[in-house]
Amino acid sequence: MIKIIDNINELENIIPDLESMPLLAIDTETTGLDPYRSKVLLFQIGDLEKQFIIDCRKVSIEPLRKILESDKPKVLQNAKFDYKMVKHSFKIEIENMIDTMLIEQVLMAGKSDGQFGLDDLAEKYLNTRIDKSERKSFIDHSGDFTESQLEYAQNDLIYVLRILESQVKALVKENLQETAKLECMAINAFGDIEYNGMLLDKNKWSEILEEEFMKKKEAEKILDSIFKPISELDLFGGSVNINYDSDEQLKDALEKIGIKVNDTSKATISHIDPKIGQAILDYREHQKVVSAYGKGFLEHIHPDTGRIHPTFRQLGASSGRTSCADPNLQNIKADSRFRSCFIAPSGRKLVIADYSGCELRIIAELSNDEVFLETFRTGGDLHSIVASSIFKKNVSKTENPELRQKAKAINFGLAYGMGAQGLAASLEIPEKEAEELLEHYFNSYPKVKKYLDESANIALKRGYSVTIGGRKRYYEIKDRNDQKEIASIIRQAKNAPIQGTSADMTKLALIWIRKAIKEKNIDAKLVNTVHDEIVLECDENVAEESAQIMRDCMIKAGEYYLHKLPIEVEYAISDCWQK
DNA sequence: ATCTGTGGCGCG
DNA sequence: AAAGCGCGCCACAGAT
Repeated sequence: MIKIIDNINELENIIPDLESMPLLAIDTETTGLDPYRSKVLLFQIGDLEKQFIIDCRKVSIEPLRKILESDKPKVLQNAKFDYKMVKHSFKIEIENMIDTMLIEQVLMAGKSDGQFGLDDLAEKYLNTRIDKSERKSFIDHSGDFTESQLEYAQNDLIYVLRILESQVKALVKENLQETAKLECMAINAFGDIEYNGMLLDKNKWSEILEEEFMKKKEAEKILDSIFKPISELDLFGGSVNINYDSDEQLKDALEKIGIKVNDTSKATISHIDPKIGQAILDYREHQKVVSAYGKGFLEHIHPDTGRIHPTFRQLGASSGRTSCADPNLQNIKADSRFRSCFIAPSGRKLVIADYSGCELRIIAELSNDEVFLETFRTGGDLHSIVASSIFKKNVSKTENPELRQKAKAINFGLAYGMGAQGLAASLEIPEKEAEELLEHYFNSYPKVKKYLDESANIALKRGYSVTIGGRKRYYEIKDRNDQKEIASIIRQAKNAPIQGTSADMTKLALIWIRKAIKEKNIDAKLVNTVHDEIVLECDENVAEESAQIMRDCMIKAGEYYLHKLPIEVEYAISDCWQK
């Protein structure tokens, strides 16, 4: 018979036991997944020898506050979930968490057979099959718990502890302890961001959507007039029955008016008859916005908070970047009309801070290219300098800006392993010309080329790439003779250390920003992050101070990884998500 | 009716 | 399968 703690005396009695344990496992059973609406039913805590189950319907875990907020390490599976639940229900922020799910993602980055559920990990590391069906039994549960429910709750603690033991050995073997530590320390920041959410000006958003809907209709009318001659009209005469969202139907329709295309991508469509092409692209643009930001998007506004609480996958990308969903706040149109709808409540401000030229600085650091390094050291404009040297003309943001734009495309394309064909397409120049440009580029910056090539070679040899912070991204090479596969991995491998180091930096900055605002007890909270950007919401009276904290933390985090050049952070204090 | 894969496109 | 890296979302189309 498993004992359940349901009064404050018993709870206080276990504290000495917990204090003597060097590592605690924690788990919760809740009525659902929404921290604002679901209740914590059970809170389990303990080590391999002793586990305690607390009935949170009968007793608050307040007496455990000191232990939970302390530096004592606590291991959980999918820690961010329990963190948010406990944060909301008990106003306690669990600190120094270790997450077996995140560690597994660190160990498996890039591998296709990664499985991250507790049941998967138990099978992999403990050779144990666990029945997760019991978990569902807690949804909307009331009354006494069954023996099997309690057993399930107790066992989870033992599983995570034993899984962690095995994982730590793997981390040491792969030299991934630092990355695992970074990820685990960042859990709280991502938990906070999700919990805090962002406020959206719903009325303004809806107005823009309405405008977009009208523009879509207008574009549709123009398309109808173009395709009317070849269209079968519907029975009641009038509307053209082509679905412009269907690439097949669009291709057929174009063929009937004498335009043959292999695909309907923007690149292809922009080269057909400009009047028709423009009409299609206009339609697409507005259709995209209406569908992406319409009803489905607004349904993400939480009924209790009135805010949008997305879900971050802290290791959503094999590079080490985070991804974001439901909704994705990392791909909101940069067009200020949309971002400016994300606002600070009255009396508050948003501080938006981002790393300037983050990835190019990382390339400079890793390649040791003197021009790149010197440009960043002296605060010059790398795109202009690159443009001047490969086009042999004076270029700045004002002089020959179109050449600067081209150089920018080259600079970024390069970091992704772009070839002449891709460059030709993106600059709309003949392939021959693109080849020459690339040659000029690499002649001017031989160390950049050398670095990128070496980066790819090492990855192919070892089977993984490494960031400056030691994060690994693995490659599964199926057939070393498959040129296409190898070429693809080469491009991934050129990019991985760059993108991954940038992710390392931003995550470290998030950790330090959260720590700083907490220690200084400033009325500020993290609300979003977009790869090289961090957004914070704060009381207007501490906006300037918060901005300085963000800037300092971001620069320090950058300098933690990059030693050969300065880090620059730009920030804005605003009423909305706009610089 | 629900699923999975694909094309297209939004962001960094 | 892959001629530019990393994501998520929508609509479509074909399958179940």
